[in-house]
Amino acid sequence: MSDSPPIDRPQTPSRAPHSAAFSPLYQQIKGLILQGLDRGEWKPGESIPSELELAARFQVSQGTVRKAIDELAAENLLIRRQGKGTFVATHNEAKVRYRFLRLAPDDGRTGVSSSQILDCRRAKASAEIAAALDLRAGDAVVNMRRVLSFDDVPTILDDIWLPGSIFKGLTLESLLRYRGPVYALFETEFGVSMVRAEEKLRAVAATDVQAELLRIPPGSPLLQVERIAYTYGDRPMELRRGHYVTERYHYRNSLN
Amino acid sequence: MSDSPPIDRPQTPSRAPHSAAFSPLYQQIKGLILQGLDRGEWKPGESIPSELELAARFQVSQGTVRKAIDELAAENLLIRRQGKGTFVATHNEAKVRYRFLRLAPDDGRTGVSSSQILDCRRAKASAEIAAALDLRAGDAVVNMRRVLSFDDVPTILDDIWLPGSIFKGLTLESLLRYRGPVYALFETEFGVSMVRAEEKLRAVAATDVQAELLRIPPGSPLLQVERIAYTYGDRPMELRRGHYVTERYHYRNSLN
DNA sequence: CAGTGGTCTAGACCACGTG
DNA sequence: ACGTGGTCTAGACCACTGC
Repeated sequence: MSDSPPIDRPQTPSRAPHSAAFSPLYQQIKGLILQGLDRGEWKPGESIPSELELAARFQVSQGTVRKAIDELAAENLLIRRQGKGTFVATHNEAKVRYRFLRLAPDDGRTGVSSSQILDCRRAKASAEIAAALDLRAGDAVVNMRRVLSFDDVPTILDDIWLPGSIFKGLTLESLLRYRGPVYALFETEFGVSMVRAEEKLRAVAATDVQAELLRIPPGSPLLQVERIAYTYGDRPMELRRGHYVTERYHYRNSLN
Repeated sequence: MSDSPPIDRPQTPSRAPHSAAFSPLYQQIKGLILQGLDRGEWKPGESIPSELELAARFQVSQGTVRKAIDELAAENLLIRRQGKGTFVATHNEAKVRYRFLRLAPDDGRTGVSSSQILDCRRAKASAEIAAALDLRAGDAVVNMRRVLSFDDVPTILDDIWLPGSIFKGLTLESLLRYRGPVYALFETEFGVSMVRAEEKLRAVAATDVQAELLRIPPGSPLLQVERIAYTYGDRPMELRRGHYVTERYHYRNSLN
């Protein structure tokens, strides 16, 4: 990364005053760093160049780079570590393994969790799924189903859809072989970093199939969590419908 | 506000290096501004002094004040408006009226909403409620119940508990007279600003009473939302248990 | 035009992690 | 000792608002 291709920035600020397309310098720098992340110039877990290096490369002051990185760190795309550097966020570290999992036990104790893959197959996207993943109806998707257990109690039934063109090599066998969060697998095997997600929550009654898989009476209340997860550039990369048993666990959320 | 009591800050930085109680200057400034908000020195909706004024008062540079305000703005306690000033956040503005309401219609259309107060009485706190509100069991609380309807469809049944010592004058009559969000009422009538909240979500089956009030079949799935709302200084000021009908509405959430 | 927050710079010093 | 990010300052100029 020691090559320093200076960005195309004229001596006069690269914007016309009063222009509609006006954008502060640090936002432009933020965009350039984002592009680097998207291109995979720096992989999850790795460090990006130091602030001074980036400032030199982009021909701006350290303060401007800092403000760009500040925002990316606030969005959890980067992680600053004083004395060490700035690192690309990853789902591969113990500390942030449950970054997107909001289910917490009612009492404090945190038990062992395990995942059981029930199915993984290729299919054609329905209109609904295509819309969520920004595909066309009939496009290839990967469809998997699994059950997460906490303390050996089945608690979450997940149905997951992924764009087939990107997750080509994802098979039942590779999933069975893998231990750990699927988002970590997506990062290392497919170069897809999940960066942000939107969820829609509902209370529903368990169907017979759901009830059997979760070992609860049919019709029991379940928390349905529909998630669309995005990678860099707000590109949707996963649709997930989860059904949570909330007898001894709850979905926690903070409002500001 | 033109009096400028300079804060007690020695010429040498008010901290010993390597000290355990070390805190950056801007954090100290942030704390001082927070105290001002808590004391009611600036009321919700009003503007606080300009950055230069605060810098002069606290004997620090504008940049340091700016960083303190940046954080308070990121936490939604303050709102910056270029060219106008920095304002104390409020629940009284149309724009942020539903700051803490995460229920959204499945389709885009947003209908009229109305609130029906069912009850409001004084009571003694149970152990559970006392714990949530940082009170002692048996302490006075105000207990109210209401139904929120969207497009004339009953959708949310709320049970609310408030510390009785602070919400003394809150009666059924005053609630019936008032139009608008209760958090706005709390601000203007009781000087209590809700600043942050924690929620725990579950799926439950509707009890007979809930079913009747929400005009749904008994046993229907309901989204239970338990909220503790905090004012400045993380002091809990409200416990609320909501039951949401999620047939045509969903609880939306963003993960980063 | 004056006052506010927003951007950008340059430089000094501190705290942390590693060698 | 060195390099990293973290804090703090001072000053210039820009953009937005309201008089």
